[in-house]
Amino acid sequence: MHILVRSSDTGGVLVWPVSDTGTAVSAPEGSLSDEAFAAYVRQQERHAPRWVWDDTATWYPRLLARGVRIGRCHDLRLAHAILRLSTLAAESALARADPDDWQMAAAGSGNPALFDLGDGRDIAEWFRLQQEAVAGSRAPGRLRLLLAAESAGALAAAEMRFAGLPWRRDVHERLLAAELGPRAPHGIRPERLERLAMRIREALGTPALNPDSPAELLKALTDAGLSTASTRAFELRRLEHPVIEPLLEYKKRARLLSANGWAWLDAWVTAGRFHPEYVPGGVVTGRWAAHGGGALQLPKQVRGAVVADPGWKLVVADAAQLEPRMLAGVAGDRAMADAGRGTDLYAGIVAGGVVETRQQAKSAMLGAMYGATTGRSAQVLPRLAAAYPRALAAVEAAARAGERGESVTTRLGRSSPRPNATWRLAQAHASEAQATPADERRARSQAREWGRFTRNFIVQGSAAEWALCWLAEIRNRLWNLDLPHETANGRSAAPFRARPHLVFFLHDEVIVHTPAALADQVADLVREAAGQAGRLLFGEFPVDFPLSARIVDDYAEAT
DNA sequence: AAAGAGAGCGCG
DNA sequence: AAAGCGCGCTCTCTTT
Repeated sequence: MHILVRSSDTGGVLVWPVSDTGTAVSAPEGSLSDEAFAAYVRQQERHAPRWVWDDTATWYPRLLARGVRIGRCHDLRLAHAILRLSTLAAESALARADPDDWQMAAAGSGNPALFDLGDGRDIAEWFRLQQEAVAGSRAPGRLRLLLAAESAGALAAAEMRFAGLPWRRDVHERLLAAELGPRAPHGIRPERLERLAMRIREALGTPALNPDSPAELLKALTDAGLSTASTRAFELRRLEHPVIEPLLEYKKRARLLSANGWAWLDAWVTAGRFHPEYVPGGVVTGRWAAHGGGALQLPKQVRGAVVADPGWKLVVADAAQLEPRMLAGVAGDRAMADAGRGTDLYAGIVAGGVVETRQQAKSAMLGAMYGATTGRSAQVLPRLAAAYPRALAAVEAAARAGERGESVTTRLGRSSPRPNATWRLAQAHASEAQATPADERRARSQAREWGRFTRNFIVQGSAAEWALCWLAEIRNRLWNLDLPHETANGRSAAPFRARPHLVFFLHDEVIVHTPAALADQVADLVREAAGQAGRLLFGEFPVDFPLSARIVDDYAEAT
């Protein structure tokens, strides 16, 4: 059973049950207040319906705030983005519709007028078209799984934002004081940082230098006789000069101050929790993005401030070498899957005699997935290609398709966007008679660039799908855990306060915050979920997805 | 005063 | 001369 949800013209909420194909089985209930809506949802959850709404990020927080957790949903906006592009559903009415028809819908927001598309089509029609696109596609099972996983991810994202990542302000502040000195007003350098700035100015003989200005700094370095094209730390490390050491120190600490300093703490941490906004589907490949607080870029430096509550633990798990394993699965490469069986995949490649060192195996694999053409990784690539021809053929085919301007598709059916008009024009122009060699060169370079994108897309995008399935499985299993002394009523009243729950997700890594007594059980469940995710994507094809799952008090311990 | 580009660096 | 993929955030500097 599906239950459609939308805003009414009067600002209330309309709900009405529909069949799986999108046909209404009863008339909408009268317009509900937020409170009544939450009560309705809580009551209907006993029948485990799938809630169908435009945008999980606008609907679900309103339920969570009232203590209501749901099991399943269908996020029309996220599904729309997938179905419009998927090559598997290219013949559907949805995919073939004029983009203008969907402009409003795709924009997404809580706007009640959103689905009044002007000619009688509304949210039910939108849902019906999506169901029809899936059912009539070349791989309904895969697309159905993808949409379910994408929507489950959106639920998990809202829940993680609601629950927040445990964050100890005092621990973070101690770290800042040690690295930077006492807190200074915004715009003033803290003491330890200013001292480093002074050492830099002295070493370069430039008393007025602002080391935060790349332009000034580059000029000062050049004037001091240092030859460098940029002020990037990576470049500076290769130079010999008294200024290098304090400069690198300065850069590291200045970064800490600006990205995760006191201002960050004030803005993002309240009541011992960091509440970032995750954006499911925010990356073309299907990975999540994040808004605010840089949730997906938390430096290792500050992870010690992520501390479990007293009596609780963090279960930190990440998938080992996810992307190359994904490639083995996507390509159906048995030899590569065998190399990764129950072990470090890169070590397995070495053990197979393909290359000599783990580092070689790793950079060759990354080179294959990213499209390296020069450097050390490109040198060992031929050996990889000889040992794992199917895997390498898969990424090569994806690259060639991209170079031709075609789209490529992940395991479950997310397709890459086509290159834009400028790109196409440049390609077309390059093959005309009056094209200059420069035109041809530029076109070729852009074609290769797009080819590197599509090459990586099938791997990164399929890995994102695995991760979504993993996350969804963890979410379900956590909710189904039988807790001692818990009544069904208590469970719904406080969705996460007393139960193990997800608090962080980072592409191939999750953190669960759990009562200490349940930590072992949670770690097992997280591992089982990984196995299940692998089976969902690849059936009986024997590719492993081993995890490192650690039970710790703080996040820094796990890395 | 605000918006945008570029540099740089954090994460996978 | 070109250069392995995908992001977000902050700062400086320029443009509007």
